[in-house]
Amino acid sequence: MHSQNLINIITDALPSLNKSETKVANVILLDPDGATQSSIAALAKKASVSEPSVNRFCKRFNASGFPDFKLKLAKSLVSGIRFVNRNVDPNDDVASYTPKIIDSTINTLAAVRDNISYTRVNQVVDKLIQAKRIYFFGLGASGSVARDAEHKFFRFNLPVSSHEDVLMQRMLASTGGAGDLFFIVSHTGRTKEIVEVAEIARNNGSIVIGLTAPDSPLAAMSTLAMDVDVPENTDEYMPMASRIVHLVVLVVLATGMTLRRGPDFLPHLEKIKNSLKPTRYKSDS
Amino acid sequence: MHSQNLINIITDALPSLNKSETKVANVILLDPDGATQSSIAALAKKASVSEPSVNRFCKRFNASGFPDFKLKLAKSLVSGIRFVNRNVDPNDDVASYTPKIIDSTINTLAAVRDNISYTRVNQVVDKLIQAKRIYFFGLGASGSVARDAEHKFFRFNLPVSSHEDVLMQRMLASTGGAGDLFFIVSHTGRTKEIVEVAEIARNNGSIVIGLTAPDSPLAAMSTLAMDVDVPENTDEYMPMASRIVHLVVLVVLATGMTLRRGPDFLPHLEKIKNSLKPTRYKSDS
DNA sequence: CTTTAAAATGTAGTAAACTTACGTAAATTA
DNA sequence: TAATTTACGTAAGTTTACTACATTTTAAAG
Repeated sequence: MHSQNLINIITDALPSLNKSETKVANVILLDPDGATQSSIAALAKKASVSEPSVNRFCKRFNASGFPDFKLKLAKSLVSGIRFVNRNVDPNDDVASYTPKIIDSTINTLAAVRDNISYTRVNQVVDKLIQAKRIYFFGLGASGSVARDAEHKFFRFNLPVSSHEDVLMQRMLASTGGAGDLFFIVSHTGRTKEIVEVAEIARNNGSIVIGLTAPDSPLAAMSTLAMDVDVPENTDEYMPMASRIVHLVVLVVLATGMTLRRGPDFLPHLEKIKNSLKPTRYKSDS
Repeated sequence: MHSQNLINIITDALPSLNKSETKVANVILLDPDGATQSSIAALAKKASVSEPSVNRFCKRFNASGFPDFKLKLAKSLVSGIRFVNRNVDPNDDVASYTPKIIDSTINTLAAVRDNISYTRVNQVVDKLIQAKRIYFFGLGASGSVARDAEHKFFRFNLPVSSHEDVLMQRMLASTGGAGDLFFIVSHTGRTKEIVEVAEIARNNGSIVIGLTAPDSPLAAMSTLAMDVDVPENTDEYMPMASRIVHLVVLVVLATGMTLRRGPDFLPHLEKIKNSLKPTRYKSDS
């Protein structure tokens, strides 16, 4: 599934284009930004086709004409959401793979922004606010996300801990009860161990929040699933962006909590910030 | 400080505009998207000014003319990177703060993409490839980044470990030597403890890579500083994006390493992936 | 309050850019 | 191979935007 980005649309349509349209497409794809700044005549010349061919090309892509097409193309080029969707290639050099990876991350985040359920965020914040105690669980890569969450949430003056060890998780889940919240991070939501932990926690009357994929066993097992749809990355070279998405979602949740706590809570945060000052070299600025 | 978003620039300049320019500005600000689709004549009429006035207005804002202005305006309207730069407000609700946070993260990543030094990435990958052993160090929030890095890099069939404990870090740094690489993560690069660890490691002949702020003590102490400039976030409510940036940079470095290893290395990665399968519930798809 | 200079705005003409209509060539199908 | 469709280009027409210049307005100085 490609984005509605005009450049991607053109790339996708490439095989179905006829000769002169292909020529035009190639010139545009080669230097999209340049294309937005040229006149129809200049572009036609570059592509070795006639001006009307360029015009027809534009109309083919749902533009009213060439200027309108340029406008839409310009929108596709805004820093932030670029080509991407091209996977990292074994022959890529730094200058190729670096922006590809970052762009791909950006695209994923943009998708999350457009799809995340505000209602759900609110509900989860509700639960977090009400919790007497929060445990963050994760295995493998999600373990470090859980760890990071602990760092974020301890600031709320709550008993918070994170655990990456299954046995520890099982024990804690089985000793928990009302007032305890188990926040379980898992990209796939299909790791047996972690789903079992979720089950144990729920059976003991704890709240379980799963930061995971929609429709996964973990989501089903959760009291409330903070589900985010992170497109599986099929590319061998491009590791999953899910960790980053999870981190950002946690920032969102933490912010939600801070706001709920109200302005009286800010001095407390300030105190924590200041407590670190003596450990640092002074900045020269 | 407003962004370079054209709409913001116009809003900011509003007080310094003269009569007809103000008229034009108002019409544009009222319906920017409509403005991108009108001709200079239509816009002039709407604003009750002459066409050259509109043209002069455009040039005042560093456009070469009206079409160029429309192009720039269109770019400002894209949903990819939005207004943002507006901080989270204490009165924000979910629907406000969620996109703000994600957009701000996206903006930060876009800035990193445009500023990161490819040469430096390459140099760091060189060092990583040559290392016989890699240690990832971090304190506090950077600890989970280090942890995450360990997860990424162990796949390279190298002795890799991560440590969040200062004493452990000091001991390892002092026992290290040639062939050892200490990869130290620190947002500020000014935490005394961690700079000292870096110093110890270097004095013992190890390679030190600092994933940190440019011109920081840690960067200075590093053999090679993988420095990224993450704008300090002054907003009380918006936590630092540096962790996310660091994670992405680590993905970039890991990708760089994978590519250097060449295609023969892919089966190894595949093996690791498959090793997790038995731990998961089967997907229904 | 008038005069003068400077700035702001508009008019009109011109050049450039874009689009349309139409005709020819190429490709496809029967 | 002829007929039909599709692709493409030419040339004319239309819109659009820009420039040079004229007029008005505003501000400053006498």
